[in-house]
Parts: sequence; C-alpha cells; structure tokens
Amino acid sequence: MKKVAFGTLVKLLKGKKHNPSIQRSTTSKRFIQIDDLRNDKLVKFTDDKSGVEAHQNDLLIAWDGANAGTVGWGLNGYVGSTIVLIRLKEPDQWHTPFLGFFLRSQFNTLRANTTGATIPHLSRISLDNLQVPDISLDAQRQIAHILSRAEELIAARQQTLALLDDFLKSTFFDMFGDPVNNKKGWKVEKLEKCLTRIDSGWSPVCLDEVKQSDEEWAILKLGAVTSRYFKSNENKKLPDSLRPRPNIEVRKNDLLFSRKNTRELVGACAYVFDTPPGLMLSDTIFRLVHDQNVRGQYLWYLLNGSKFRKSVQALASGSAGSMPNISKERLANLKIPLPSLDLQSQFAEIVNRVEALKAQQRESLTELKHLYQSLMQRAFAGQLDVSRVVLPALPTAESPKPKRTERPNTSLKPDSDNLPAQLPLGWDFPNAWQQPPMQREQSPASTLDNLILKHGQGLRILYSPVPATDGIRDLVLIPAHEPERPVPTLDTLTTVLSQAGPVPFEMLRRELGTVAYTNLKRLIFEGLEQGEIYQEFDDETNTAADSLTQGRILLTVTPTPIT
DNA sequence: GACCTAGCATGCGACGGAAA
DNA sequence: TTTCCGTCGCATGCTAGGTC
Repeated sequence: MKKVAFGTLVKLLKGKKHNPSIQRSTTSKRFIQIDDLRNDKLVKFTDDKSGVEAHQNDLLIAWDGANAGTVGWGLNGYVGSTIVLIRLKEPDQWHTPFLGFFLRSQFNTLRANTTGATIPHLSRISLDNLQVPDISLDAQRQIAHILSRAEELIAARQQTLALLDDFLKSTFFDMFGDPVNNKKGWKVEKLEKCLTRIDSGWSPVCLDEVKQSDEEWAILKLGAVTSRYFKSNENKKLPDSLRPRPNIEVRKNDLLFSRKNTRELVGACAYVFDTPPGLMLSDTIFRLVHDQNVRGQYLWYLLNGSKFRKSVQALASGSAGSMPNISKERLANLKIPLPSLDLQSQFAEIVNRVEALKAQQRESLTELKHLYQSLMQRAFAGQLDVSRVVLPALPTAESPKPKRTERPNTSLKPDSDNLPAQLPLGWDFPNAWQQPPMQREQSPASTLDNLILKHGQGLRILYSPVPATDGIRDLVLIPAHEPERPVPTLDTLTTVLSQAGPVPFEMLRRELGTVAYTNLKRLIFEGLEQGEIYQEFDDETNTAADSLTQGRILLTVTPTPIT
C-alpha cells in the first residue's frame, strides 16, 4: 500500500488562551479546550476574537499534558492553549475523519516520542513522519464510516450503563421518596439500630502490585470504594512476611464505606455483588454489618444518594481540610429513614436484576473496545475489505432535507449490535401493571397515560433523525407488532399523541404517576439502547442531558406516521 | 513554534499518636 | 498490643503562561 507522510498533507496552527465570557452574547463564539476533544459536557464561550478558529474540516490534537495525543474533529470555535489545529492542505483529497481515526490509531507512537521533563509534549517531527495510507477518497470515507459506527456502539453501551444507574436512582426516589424531607413518613432510626457492628480494617505496608491469584492476599485501596462501585482490582498485595487476617476479608454482599477522603468523596459506599477471595479491608474502609431489619442494597442507595450524601458528608471532621474523616461513633449516630422491609426487599430485587444487566453491558463494552482497536489496526494496515460498505448519501445543496420520520439507516449494523436487549419486553417493574391508574382530570398527558397503560407494551418509540426545532428531536410512538399484545390503530394513536404536544419528562412523571412513567422509561431505555433515541444538548446550561428524570429532555410527540 | 516551569486541585498512601 | 483517628505530604492531572 502506498503511503504518504502526514506532515505533507497538513499545516499546524497553535491555539492560545481565551478568556471565557461570563455571559454568552449573540457575538460570543465557542472556544475549545482539551476536554472538549472528548465530550461536550462543558462548552465555553468567549468574546475574544483573536486567535485560531477551527472549522468542521479541521482536526484538533492535544499537544501538551497528560492527554497529549487526544484527537478531535468536527468542532467549530477558537482553539485554546495546549491544542494544535491541523488544517488539511487539500481538503478535496483527504477526508477529515479518516485522518482523525488514523491519528487515533497512532496514539501510542505519538506518546512514545514525546519530549519534556515533567509534562509530555508531542514531537512535531514524529507527527510529520507518520505514514498515512494513500487511498481513494471513497475508501477513506468507508473506513471512517465503519470506525464511526464502532465508536457509536461503544458510546451507546456507556450511555446504557449510565441510564441504568439513573433508572435505579429514580426507582429509589419513586419507592421511598426524598430521604431528606421524608415526606412518606418512614420511621427514622439511628444507623446503629440497624447495624450489628462496623468492622474496620488494617493498613500494613504492602507491595506496590496487585494480587494475581486467589491464593494471594491483598489489602483494598480506597479506590476500591471511591466510585461507589466495588473494584476488586484496586488492591495492594500483602508481603509474604505478614500473616493475613481472615476476619477482615471482604465477602459477597458486604457494604463497604470509605471513612476518609476529600470532602467530595468521603463516605462513598460500595456494595459487593461479587469478589475474589483474599481481599482485606484497609483501615480507611469500614464494613457496615447490618441486621435483618434493613437490606444492604437499600442502605447502599440511601447513603450514596445525592441528597442524603450531604448528611453523610456532614459527619466528616478533622483539621486537615483536604482530608476529612468520619468516625465510627458519628456514623453510628446518623439518622436514617427506615421503610418497611418488604419494600426494601422489592428494591433490593430490582437492584440485583439491574446490576446483572449492567454486568452484561460491561462485558459487552469490553468486547466492543477490543473490536474497535482491532478494526482500527486492520483498517490502516490495509487488511480491512471496505468495498461492500454502503455510505450514506452526502448532503448536497440540491438534496431535500430528510423527512422527519425517516428511519435510521441500520443496514451497516455489525453483529455485535445484536446483543441481548437490555430491558427486554416483559421486564417486570414493581407492580407496574397491577396498580390502578391515578384518578385525574383528562389532560393530554393523562390521555397519554391511559394509552400507555392500555397499550404500553405494544408500543415502541422511534426518533426522527432530524431535529425538528431548536435541536429537539421528535419522538414517535408506534405499535411494536407483537401479536400477543393489543395494538392500537395508528389513527387513534396519532390522534391522541398529537394532543400531547411537547412534554417535559419531569411533568410526565408528575402527570402520569409511577406506573405509566415507569413503562415510558422502559420504552425510552430500549430506544436509547438501540440507538433510536438520542439525548439532546441543553443550550442553557451548556451540558448534555444525562438523566431522564431531571426534566432536561423534552419528549415531543408528532402525529406523523412511520413509513 | 517548541519547550519548559509554576501553581493549583485532587486523590490517597504512609505513618504517628491517642485511646481502648 | 491493637484499633482508631487524624495529619502530612507525595503523585498525578491539568492549565496558564514565560522563555528561547
């Protein structure tokens, strides 16, 4: 395969620091920093009009720092310091995403050749000397298309995991209410009333390596708990000279609690769904051993919940401001709401089932990442046959705007996309179909409520690939063609749905009540999992909507039938 | 343009000292 | 002697901005 030096194809322009605007005006423009190459979570604007401006066809690469070598493209805005803009000399000969994926495939090479004593800086010479496969523009687009699809699948898996987290949080809220104001009036007890004891661990000086076998012993590091999910590989091997202490070995169903960390992370709590043998508590990790009146999964979500965490964090003391501690005594005196054991058990069952799904998701995500790396290596080594890849039509000035109701192109979905459905039909939410609908006046939303109650499991949600207005995507409910389910006629459905109009999710939750809302969420999770629904960007807060329960996503229902 | 240092924030391990 | 609590300070990540 003929190759060409990367440096001959591009010119480089270094960015500069921009002062962010306090208030975004009509003349403000986005400026791009390293984090923006990975996500759009915090978009910043500036009125400083000097500097290098990136456009859609430019590549961007982080030049300095720990993330040097990170590549992005498709961004518009001024380029911040530590980022270099890469502009194509012949944009009609080279496809920007193809070169972007090529640079990503060369990440290790670039990192291996950085300069600088403390902070890595990319080497211009190394970048210029990278050898790019010299292939046709169509072949470039086909490779970029395949790799983009692989990235989308990875993103979809990550998003599903986040949504399952959100689902459990909102289920907790639905079942137990706000634990801070306790409007449901649950009995309030000191935590010590529910605990038989609080175990603490041991922190001998360990080896700076992770234990490798079940026969070896190790001490957990704080990182095993910090994320609120138990990470068994966060450990340090016990030296052979020290005898293990089986009484502080971590066991399945343990509830672990970090007594010490920064203000933000102190009191993080992790539930152990599974663990290898031979892991012991460190002296900064407590084990909360509870009695029969409380379920560990309930305590886990209670203590980690964003609202109740403030009460937990308030327990921390210590004059070292950066490193507060929570003592056993203070923790034992923490007052908690204590719902009925029956309700806690229902919640624990849901947690167990969702966590099982998440385990599948994580496994799938790992496989997808391996697949992506393999695809990338083969693509740039000329070992990938892309001749049969059908590309989506290029938008032209003459081509009509796609219809709102056009189905997404799924013809290129690889096999890995046919993984088990994450929330399969028939998924049994607690009492979801047993409770009678709440009585209320007939509003469009309550009409939708009744409709979903009656036909919810016979519906699916599709999205319109083109934003309707202001970036809000239309969602359309259609029958799922399941013979065993009642299927409403499309006419009836579209008539009813057309009255619903734009409905914020938070309002839906209030209007529909738990029953219909839970079912609607299930439908939406499926849509997200299948890539048929996307979250929108919230322009006011400059954040991507990351929760279905915070009212940031608008559900716009249109009467347009699916073709 | 390339390279480098300063400075700040965060995360967390090491370890000392008081209490049990 | 062991357990528990608390502080210190190092490693790391990141950005800003200076110097050659």
